[in-house]
Amino acid sequence: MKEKELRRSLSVFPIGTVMKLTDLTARQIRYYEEQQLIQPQRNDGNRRMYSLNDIDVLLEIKDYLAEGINMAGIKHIYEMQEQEQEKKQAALKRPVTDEDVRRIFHDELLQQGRLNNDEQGHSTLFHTHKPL
DNA sequence: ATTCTAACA
DNA sequence: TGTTAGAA
Repeated sequence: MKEKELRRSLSVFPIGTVMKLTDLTARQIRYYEEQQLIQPQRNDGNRRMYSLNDIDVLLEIKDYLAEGINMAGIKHIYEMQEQEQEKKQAALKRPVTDEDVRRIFHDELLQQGRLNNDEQGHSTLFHTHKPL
């Protein structure tokens, strides 16, 4: 089932189409590329060509933004997803130790909270209101 | 007609 | 982020 992923990776849409599909401005789309969140291909005329995967990411970014997550936070999310895939491939060769399980669980709980803080070190604490 | 880069009353 | 100028 690799053929499908291959097609989703084909860069076939010009930015105008992506704008309509995502309801994002060209400025925003290019900016997110600058932030390394997508890496559209370029055609012969130096025009950006986007894949379905690129569009999916753009749509996700829009959702994250709507949820109040800033660029720094969104970058972290994708950085983490990359790291998680590296883990899954490492886990394929090396049996999972219980220390691994601890770390994975820990990161997962963190992932839900860290997102509302920016890099400048806010203290936007979100408390799990436990009644005393 | 579309998209690109660079820049900012 | 918006917008705009000048080029491709």
